[in-house]
Amino acid sequence: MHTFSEENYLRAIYRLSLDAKAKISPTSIAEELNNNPASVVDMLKKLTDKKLISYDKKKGAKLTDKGTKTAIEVVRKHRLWEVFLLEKLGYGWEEIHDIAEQLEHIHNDELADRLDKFLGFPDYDPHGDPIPKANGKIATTYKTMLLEVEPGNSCQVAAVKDTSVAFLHYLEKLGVGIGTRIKIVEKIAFDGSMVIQVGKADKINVSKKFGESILVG
Amino acid sequence: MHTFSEENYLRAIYRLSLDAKAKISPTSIAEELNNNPASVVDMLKKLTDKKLISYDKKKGAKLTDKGTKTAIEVVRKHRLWEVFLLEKLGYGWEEIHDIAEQLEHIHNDELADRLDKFLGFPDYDPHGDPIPKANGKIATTYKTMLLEVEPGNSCQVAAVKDTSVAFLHYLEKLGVGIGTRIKIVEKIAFDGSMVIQVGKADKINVSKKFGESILVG
DNA sequence: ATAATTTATTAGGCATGCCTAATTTTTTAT
DNA sequence: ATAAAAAATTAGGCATGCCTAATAAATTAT
Ligand SMILES: [Mn+2]
Ligand SMILES: [Mn+2]
Ligand SMILES: [Mn+2]
Ligand SMILES: [Mn+2]
Repeated sequence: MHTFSEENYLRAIYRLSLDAKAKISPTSIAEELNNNPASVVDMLKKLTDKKLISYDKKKGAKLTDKGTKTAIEVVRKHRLWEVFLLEKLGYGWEEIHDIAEQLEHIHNDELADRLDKFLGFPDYDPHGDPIPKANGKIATTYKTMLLEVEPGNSCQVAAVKDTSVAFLHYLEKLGVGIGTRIKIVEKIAFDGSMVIQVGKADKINVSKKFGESILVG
Repeated sequence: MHTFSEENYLRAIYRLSLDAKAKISPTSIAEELNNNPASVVDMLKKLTDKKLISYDKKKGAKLTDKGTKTAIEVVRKHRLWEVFLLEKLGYGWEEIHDIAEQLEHIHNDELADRLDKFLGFPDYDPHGDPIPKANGKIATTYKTMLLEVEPGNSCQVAAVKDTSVAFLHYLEKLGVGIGTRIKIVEKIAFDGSMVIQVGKADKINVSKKFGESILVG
C-alpha cells in the first residue's frame, strides 16, 4: 500500500496533468502541495523507484499507468466522501474538502464501490467535479471559464475550480452555487474584472481571479 | 492535534485500564500494539511530556483527564464508524474493525456528533460494545463471560471481547451473533472447555478461550 | 540469600518525509 | 555572449516512530 504522502503526490501530479500543456516540474508540485521543491525532488525519486511516475528534467513528471490508476482511485474516494459529508452528514460545501483530504487515504478494497452504491452512484461531487467510476473512467467535461463568457450572455455554474474556504464562503454570500444562473453584464478591460448579475440580485463587480475560478456549462 | 500513533497508544492504554487491577506496563502496551517495549518507553516519554499520561515504573501508565478525554473520543469515533460500515455500507462484522482503526483518526470537531446523529444515536457497536456519548459518558455494562454461566442455564450474547477476523468468522459459522441465545450443557473440568447449544442446533464443544471471549447479559 | 529469569531502559540505528542552505543547471534579459 | 535570475539538485539536518542489542533493575525460584 502507498503512504498518505505518496498518495498526495500522485493526486497533485494528476491534478497538474489536467491543466495539460504545462510541464510538471518540482516547483509546480511544491506549490500544489505547499511544500519545498527540495522535498519534491526526494519524493520524485521514490515514486520513480516504485514505478508510479517517470521523471525527466526535460519532460517533467508523468504518471505511469500504475500511478494514474492509484491517483484516480484517490480522487474517486475523495469526491465520494465529499458527497457523503455534504448529503448525509449535512456539512457545508466549504467544510468538506479538508475532511475528504483525510478520508481519501482510507484503504479498503471494497470501500469506494460500497460508498458509491450507498450514495446512489453520483456523477459529480459537490464542487461540480466528475466522480471517476469504478472502472476508472471519468466523464470528460468541456467547460468554459466564467471569464470567457461574452457580455450580454447568461450561463449556469457547473463547477468551481477553487475549493478554498475563503472562495466558497464568498460564493455563499453572493448566493452562487452549482447550477446558479449568472448573467455577464460587462467586462472591464482595465483589470479583467467583470460585472455580473446573480439571479435577480443587484449587479456586482467580481475580479478576474473570480472569473477564472468558476466553470460554466 | 495528536498523531495517529499517539492516538493508538492512548486507545491501547484506555483498553488496558478497563481490565482494572493489572498495572499498565511497557510490556503490556507493546503486546496490545504488536510492537516493541523499547518503542513503548520512547512514546511514554512523549505522552508524559504532552500531559496525556502519567508514568511511574511502580504504578505503570495512567491516562490523565486530558488523555482519557482523547482516548474516549477515539473510541467513540471507532465504534460509530463500525456501525456506519455495517449498517450503511453492508460490510460483515468481521471486516469493520480494521477499517474503523483507520477512520477513528479522522480529525474534525463536528464529525463524531454528525455521524452519531446520522446513525440515529446508536448505543452499542456491532460487537456489543457501548458507544461513548457526546459528553464522554459510557454506559457501564456489567457483563459475565460465557465461561462463568453454570450448566443448565441459558444466556444471550451481549458482546464479543475479541474482534479478530478468525474469531468472528468462527462465530458466523456457528450462527452466533449479538443477541443469540446459548444454552450451557456441560463444563469439562479437564481443559475448561464447555458443551453448548446455539438455538436448536446440535450440541458443540467450545474451548475455554471461546468461553472467555464472549460476554453475556 | 543467591541465582536465574523477566522486565524496563538506554544506546545506537534506520526509514520516512520534511526543512534550509549551498551548489549546479537552465532560462531569460541585456 | 555575458550577466542575472530562476529552477533543480545536493548536502546536511531534524522530528517521528519504529527496530535490535546491550545494560540495568526488579521478580521469582532455588
Ligand atoms: Mn475536494
Ligand atoms: Mn470536490
Ligand atoms: Mn473495533
Ligand atoms: Mn467494535
